[in-house]
Amino acid sequence: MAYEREDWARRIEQVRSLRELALEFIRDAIVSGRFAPGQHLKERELAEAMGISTTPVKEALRVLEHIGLVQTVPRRGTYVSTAVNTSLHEINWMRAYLEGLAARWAAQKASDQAIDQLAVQLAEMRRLVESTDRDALAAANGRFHAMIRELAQNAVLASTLAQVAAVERVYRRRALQDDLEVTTGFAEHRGVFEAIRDRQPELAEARMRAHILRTADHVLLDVKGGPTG
Amino acid sequence: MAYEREDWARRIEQVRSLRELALEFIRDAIVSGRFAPGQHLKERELAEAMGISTTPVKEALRVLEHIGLVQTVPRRGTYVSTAVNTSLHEINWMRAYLEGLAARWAAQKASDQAIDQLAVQLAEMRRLVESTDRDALAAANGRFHAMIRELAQNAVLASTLAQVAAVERVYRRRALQDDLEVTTGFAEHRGVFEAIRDRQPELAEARMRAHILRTADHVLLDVKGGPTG
DNA sequence: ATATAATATCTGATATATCAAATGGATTGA
DNA sequence: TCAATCCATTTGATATATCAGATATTATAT
Repeated sequence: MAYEREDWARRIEQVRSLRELALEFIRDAIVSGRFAPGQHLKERELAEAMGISTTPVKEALRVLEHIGLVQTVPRRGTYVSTAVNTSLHEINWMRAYLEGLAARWAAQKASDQAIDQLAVQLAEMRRLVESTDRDALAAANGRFHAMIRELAQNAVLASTLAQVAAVERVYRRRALQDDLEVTTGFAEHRGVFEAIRDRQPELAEARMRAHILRTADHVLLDVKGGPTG
Repeated sequence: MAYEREDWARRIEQVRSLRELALEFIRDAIVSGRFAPGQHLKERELAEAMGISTTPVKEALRVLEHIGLVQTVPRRGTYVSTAVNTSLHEINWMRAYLEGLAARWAAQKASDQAIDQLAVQLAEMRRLVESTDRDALAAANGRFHAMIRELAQNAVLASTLAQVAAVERVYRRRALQDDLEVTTGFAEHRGVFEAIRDRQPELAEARMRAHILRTADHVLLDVKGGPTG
């Protein structure tokens, strides 16, 4: 039985249904700006573009609607949220609050062993800060956040944040073009880690929230300012 | 054009697609316990039970998966979250944080006119506290929270919270069986209102969060304790 | 020329059909 | 008796067909 569970978990990671592919395809197109705000997302068009039928497309659109990237008007269709950048901003505030909550719970619930693993991850991040491989650093940072989400031991929170994080992914790397951002970001990550290690839930929450909000301001200002990346 | 927008908004309220009906049907069945934790939700069975096809059922299940009430294993099917009560608890914490965020923004952004409307709503709630119509009070309370969500002027946050609130709805009325809860709840609502009126975002957020967390503790303890309602 | 009505086309919503994976049971062999 | 294997059935995943509402277009009347 325990074996089967492992098996499932693995399968969830591995098997990519057309529905998931459609979700990724549409979501990335919206976040990256390939699909313009207000654009009418026609089911048949999308399906044809991906070479699949409309059924998985419909399912993906429902999830995107729930995330808030698109709006559906009954009998009229689904449209890219008219203010995607506003939406992204809003989503990021939500992420800051929820990931702060995750940090709080992590500080309360994480085992000493798990905290050791987090320390290892932080050391890896410190190493990458010195290097020039910004993609690797972005991935390691993402992993750090994911580990904290897991430490919170909260399935609903984790899955919600996983979705939100996927939206942010495109932006995150852009932030790391800036050297100051790299060092500031690392210092903040270390601060969050220390609060979790020292079992200070309030502090961990506050630091995590502040970290995400500051990073978002940085990135979104960057985006508004023009094509910097 | 302005006319058309009104029209759309109205339609979103009025037109109930089979997809929405399916969502409500399944969600309420899970929250109320009619569908047991771990139960396999078979698409064809559900569709037949509702007298519709599987297409809208699939869409509803995807949304429920995103909310966190069900889990989907690829090629195996969709199951009611094994720990619905835990999930509800988690969802409520998320709701507390996000609705706190909404209160914060409301305190920052609401127009004086909107605050007057909120005051009217609060007066209506005070009136209902004195009466014995607990259903009406529950509805009025829900409206109060919804108004604050709207005042935050944040589409993504509003839609997320609307979904979350729907999950809570079934529980909320149960809370109001208790007289103490009625008066405590009203006092807390008034506190939130005053913070928003006085333009104190931090205070509004803290009060709203504390209010929701306290109510949830109350209700969920009640549920665990046995059939009190 | 403009407005209105009639019609054709498009598109979302839904239903049904098809395919393949997964499950359960029967059967066979040790 | 138990385990492994094969087959029938179930069921999720996907594709396609159908229906109805919405949009665009054309025709007609004023």
